[in-house]
Amino acid sequence: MSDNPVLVWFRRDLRLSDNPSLHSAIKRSIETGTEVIPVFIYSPEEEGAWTPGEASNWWLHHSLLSLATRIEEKGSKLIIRRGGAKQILFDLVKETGATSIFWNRLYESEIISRDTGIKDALTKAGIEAKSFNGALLKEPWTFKNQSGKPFQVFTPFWRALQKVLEIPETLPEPLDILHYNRTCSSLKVEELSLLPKIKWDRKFYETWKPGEVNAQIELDKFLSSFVDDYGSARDIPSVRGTSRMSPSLHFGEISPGQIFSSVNRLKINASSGVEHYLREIGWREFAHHLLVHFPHTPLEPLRPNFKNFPWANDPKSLLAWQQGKTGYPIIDAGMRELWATGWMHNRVRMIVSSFLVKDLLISWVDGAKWFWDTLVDASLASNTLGWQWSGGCGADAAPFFRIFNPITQGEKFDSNGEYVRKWIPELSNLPNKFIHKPWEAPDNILKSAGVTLGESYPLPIVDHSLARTRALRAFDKVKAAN
DNA sequence: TGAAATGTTGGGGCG
DNA sequence: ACGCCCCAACATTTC
Repeated sequence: MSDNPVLVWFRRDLRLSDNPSLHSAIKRSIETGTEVIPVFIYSPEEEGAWTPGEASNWWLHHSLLSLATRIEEKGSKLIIRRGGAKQILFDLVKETGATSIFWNRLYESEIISRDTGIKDALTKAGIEAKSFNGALLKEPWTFKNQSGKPFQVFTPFWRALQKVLEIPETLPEPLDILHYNRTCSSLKVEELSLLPKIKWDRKFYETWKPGEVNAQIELDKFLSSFVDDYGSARDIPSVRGTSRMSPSLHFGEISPGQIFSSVNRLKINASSGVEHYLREIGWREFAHHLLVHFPHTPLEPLRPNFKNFPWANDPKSLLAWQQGKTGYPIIDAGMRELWATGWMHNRVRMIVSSFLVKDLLISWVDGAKWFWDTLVDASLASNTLGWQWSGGCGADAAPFFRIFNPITQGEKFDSNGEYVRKWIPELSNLPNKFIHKPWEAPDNILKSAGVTLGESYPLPIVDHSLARTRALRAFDKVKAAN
């Protein structure tokens, strides 16, 4: 009476609740008594040029452990394998007699073509292959602007999305998962070697709690206490003012639909804080919209005239930026937070990226690659959008001449220097007046704060005022080519 | 989801 | 009292 098993192929949807592919499989299981086999395949080489970095892999490791445990609590077992996805899926079909494979869609071009190929091959082989939307409020091809083209400006995109969006009914997590009883070999999570060989990840453990259950707890905490002040607190990096949900969203420990419905469930009055926050979820949607419609943008500027931009080849400055040794405290604090925790506050991301692109004239692509390697929330869609925004070469981007002043940004958003002191302890005894510009401090103040510029903390690697003028001159070449 | 340069206004010191 | 200048404060423009 029972049908052949159905495989649920987990990818970046590492949750049991509101998971459409899992939910469909469970539904079938309840109706026909068929077994459900949850599978995770580790195949980083199939992600094209954008192989996940070590910080991202750290998160994946712990998220997989959490998912595996949750699946065991439901009476089943997560099968983990490593290698080419297509081959492994066909192997599993052969081993288990499965006749259906369900998964949730991803949006990177290499992965889209891989998955399309897999779907075709499975269908040709008589296997039912079904994919679902498990990561977005509205998928990029389901709506367009009035002239029938993809959106390139956020505000009309967001308006249109909200218009077509019905607040999603989230799907419940399964009560149990009917276990596949015969043996089916699986790697242990540890055997994927996702954790760093050198133990630089100590701070990650104090900072993050990966996994679906923790994601829900963190979201509830944010929505019930922090979100009211989100509008202003989100700009202060020393304050816990943002949701910090980006890694959980990236790995699908939580869905954007769950965030929307949590807002409803907690009956949060439509304060400006909530509006601002949901708008950020909108930016995540916008990023996916752009990535799907303009798949070349991870490496190429959306605005073609920026191909002529005279970027500097300056490995020394790039290294100083990466290591947080530029001599500008707000920049260095951000870069050190990134290195230590795999994350950087969004306001500071904007400041450091403006500095790389405009003060150092280093290509936004180099910045994107560094963030890709070091962020736990590295997402091709969001990373690309953010860097093209900063580079002035993307959709709805900051105009190139909008050049952040690292001193005034620091004084504005870290006025008491708390963020800088946390990440640059060697400056912690400087008075507020000089915390964002130590080179202006008189010798006696530097001395009593124990700071020796050029030794204990670097002198600025560029003069911002000169760098600003230089950037505007460089931009002239793009304008001329326009 | 900037910053700097330039322009305008108005109060107050001063001859 | 008046015009003149200075300059802070704010507004607008430009990059």
